[in-house]
Amino acid sequence: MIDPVLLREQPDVVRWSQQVRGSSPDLVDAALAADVARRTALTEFETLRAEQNAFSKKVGQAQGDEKKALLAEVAELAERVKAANAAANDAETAYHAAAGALENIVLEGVPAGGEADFVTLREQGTRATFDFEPKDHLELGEALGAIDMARGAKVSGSRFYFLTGIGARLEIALMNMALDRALAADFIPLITPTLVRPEIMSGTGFLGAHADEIYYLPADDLYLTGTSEVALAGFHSDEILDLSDGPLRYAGWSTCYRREAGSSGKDTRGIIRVHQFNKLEMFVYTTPEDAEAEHDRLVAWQEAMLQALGLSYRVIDVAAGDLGSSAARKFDIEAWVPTQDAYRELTSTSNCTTFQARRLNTRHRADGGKTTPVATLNGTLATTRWIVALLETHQQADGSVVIPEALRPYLGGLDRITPTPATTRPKADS
RNA sequence: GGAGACGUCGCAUAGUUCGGCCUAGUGCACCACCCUGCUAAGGUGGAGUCCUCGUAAGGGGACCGCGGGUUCAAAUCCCGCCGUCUCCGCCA
Repeated sequence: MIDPVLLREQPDVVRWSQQVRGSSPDLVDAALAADVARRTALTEFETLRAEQNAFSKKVGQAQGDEKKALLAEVAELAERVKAANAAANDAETAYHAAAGALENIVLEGVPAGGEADFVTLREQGTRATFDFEPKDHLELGEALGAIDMARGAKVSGSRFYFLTGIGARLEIALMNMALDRALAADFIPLITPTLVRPEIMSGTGFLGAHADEIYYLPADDLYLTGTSEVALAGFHSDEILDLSDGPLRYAGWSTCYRREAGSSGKDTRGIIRVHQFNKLEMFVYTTPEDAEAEHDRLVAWQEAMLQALGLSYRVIDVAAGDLGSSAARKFDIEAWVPTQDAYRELTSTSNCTTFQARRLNTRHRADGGKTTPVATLNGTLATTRWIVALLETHQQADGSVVIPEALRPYLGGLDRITPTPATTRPKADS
């Protein structure tokens, strides 16, 4: 939900934002009209209600014939109040629908255009080169006894997998390393619910254009979350926060579920794009004034993590048309994946300014003591997918993989993982 | 899954029997001031959230878990939902 005052006073800014996103600027005029209609209806209802309240007071005090006369007089007024109330409610609903269709105001400097129009802010680290034919992450993962796609498919279908042995340990190590780094930066760790109510799912803006990406459990009217961002954003809904000691930072650990409905045929090999994975997500509540600086801090923590893991990456400023409806700006970090000869997204961090908080009614007290919506930001610190870049980047000619130093403490000091003979891998009896 | 109790302005409570003196009382905590004079006590006053009209001063409206209904009028009566607690049942 965008700021209604901004909509009213600077509709051109909203039009511009819709334009650079490639969305319809006509929605702005529809929302403006709905706003006027809503306030007109509201004023009418309130005037009638005030009249009725005054009358009711008199009725309460009156006796006998006088009371009867007043009752007769007020009956018709009551009908009009009821009608006006209904009209005001309808106008309110219509306004919410119209204003809700507007996406967050894009920040100045965000590149216009679609998916391909991102701007690369910087590239870090040298891309891994090999004097042998590098294997892709799945070939490596299978040889290492780390990934088992076949059994994943047998048990749950395509895009499901087992992490086995060192694969399972690798993921836990990554997540723990990320958590330790988050803790060092004073994030509060949270393990979040992964099933949420419809209001929370829609409040975070995930039931819009991407509704078919989301698993839904009709028997319980609950949604499976594709990121802990959903629960983390809902955590402080309907609350007034105290931000006087600085931002509130949370690190949410959860399993994430995604239908990947629109991506059939894409990334079908391995664990790049799967229905279920784990993620450590940073989520920040801060003041609107601090949001852009915090956004940069989130990227810095992400970059430090990738650097510690010895990965080569680039940071991109995602174009307006490729932003989610809640995001005002988004930076993705993409790691170099040697066998794909391409950068692949490992993290994403969005500045949602006050858009998400307005929907979820999360506020703080500004200096004057007035309550005002907070800004929310989110960003990835580790996910299962990182294993792809790790395995491919650090692979050796003999099929072993060197563990980056920063990760070793989380693997009992292990500095290298080596292919396991097929006989020691989990295998079927017959 | 069954039965029951409950949900009130930050916290704790009163109010719901019998709808209107509820503009929701009281205690604690909070803020300002006064008195006192020193890690205390007392006094006075003030405080919530949201929407809306207005340049402003200042009006108006909504909010007693949420949403409907009855009524001239709902914290109070009726219905649905959500949540909490207790007991029973069931249980990877």
